Amino acid sequence: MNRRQASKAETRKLILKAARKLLVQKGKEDCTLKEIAEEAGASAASVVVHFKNKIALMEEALYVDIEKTLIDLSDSLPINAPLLERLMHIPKGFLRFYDSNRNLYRIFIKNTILQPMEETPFIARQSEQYIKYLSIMIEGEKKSGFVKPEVDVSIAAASLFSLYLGALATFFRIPEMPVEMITHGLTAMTQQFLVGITCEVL
Amino acid sequence: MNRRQASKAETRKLILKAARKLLVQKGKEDCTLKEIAEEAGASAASVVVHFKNKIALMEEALYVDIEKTLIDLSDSLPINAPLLERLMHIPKGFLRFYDSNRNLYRIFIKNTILQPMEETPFIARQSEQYIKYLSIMIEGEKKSGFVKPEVDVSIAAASLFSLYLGALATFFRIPEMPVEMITHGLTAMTQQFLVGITCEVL
DNA sequence: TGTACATCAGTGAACGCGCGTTCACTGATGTAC
DNA sequence: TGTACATCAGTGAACGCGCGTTCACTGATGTAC
Repeated sequence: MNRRQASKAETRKLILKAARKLLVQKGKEDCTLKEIAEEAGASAASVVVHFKNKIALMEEALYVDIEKTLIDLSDSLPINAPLLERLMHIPKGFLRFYDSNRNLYRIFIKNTILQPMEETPFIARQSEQYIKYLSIMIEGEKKSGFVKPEVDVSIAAASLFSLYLGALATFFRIPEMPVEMITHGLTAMTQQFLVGITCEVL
Repeated sequence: MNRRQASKAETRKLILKAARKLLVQKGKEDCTLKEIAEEAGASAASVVVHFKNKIALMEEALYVDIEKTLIDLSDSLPINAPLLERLMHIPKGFLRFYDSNRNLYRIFIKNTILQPMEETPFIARQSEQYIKYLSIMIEGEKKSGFVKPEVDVSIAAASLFSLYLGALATFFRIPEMPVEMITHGLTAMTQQFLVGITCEVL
């Protein structure tokens, strides 16, 4: 890396840092690109040179904390706990995390989770990681005989991810609902998914 | 209703009609409030008097078709088909419907499904209807002995709705994926949810 | 029923604001020889 | 190693655009008496 490239990367980092600070502090609507540039000690034109638009800047600025959350949660997974508890560990942690700044993360998720994938590479990679994580967990349970051998693991992982998305939607749509109530509901849904709702007489 | 109120309602209807036409034609970003006003034969200021903002106008303008879709699908439900087929009838129909203008409805859903509920009363009511619909279906299956009596119906309905949301997210996030592939995946998830993934030896 | 006033939907024009673009320029850094 | 030129990150200022707000106004309709 050149000195030139290094200084470019440095500016970029400063802008991201400033953006993270101001976004968390004031929310997306109440902080302008100009303010972010000022905080970073750069010009507004420079921000636009580095990031396609405000959303892209936001995605990258907030992604750091989100990735950190995922890593922390992966590391703290209670390996010997029952499957349901293990399945709930990450979503529970994320809901708690998003609860720390519910409105900001609502806007963040809203602008990423339904966007075409190539526009939000960071969140795409993260969802993928989480789904892979779920797959591995279920695959493991297959080996220990707790999960039926004929189960399609990728479908099961997608289902669990969907249940999490559903809980997330409720979480953001009803801002006054306590996070514990959401995780409680998600636990119930996950439990139902594990055992199924129909009688054996299929 | 007064003549005054009637004419107000008429203007409102004209604006909604114009908005629907232009939104479907050009998408949200490519049509301005001014254009919509012009098409409706009203002034831009008048649009703002009637609707809080562009999103609110969009919600109401597009809602008509969505409600119609739900009603049509409810009416055409194959009553005697197996549960899985009945459960898939409405989501399948909606995915097909959204596929007719994938980008427009992506933006529409993005701006409603994670918004605080009171800001999107129309879509809120519609989700509620669909969930109630699911509840009734499951409750019925309980009576006919196909669904376990101990199942919490509202949790099951929320789960099925979540699976649909998950499919919807994939549908919008991967614009090139054909709608049949999405419904196929959703069917697999729903099927798994019905039977469960764990062995009986709980 | 008529009059005099109040109400209110809609208008048109101006404005503020933030995002994003453009452009000519500076000055530091990199490169070819 | 030195020189002469090319490259490029960043600047500052101006601009276009669309959303949303504001305001004084018009003219039709409603209401009180």
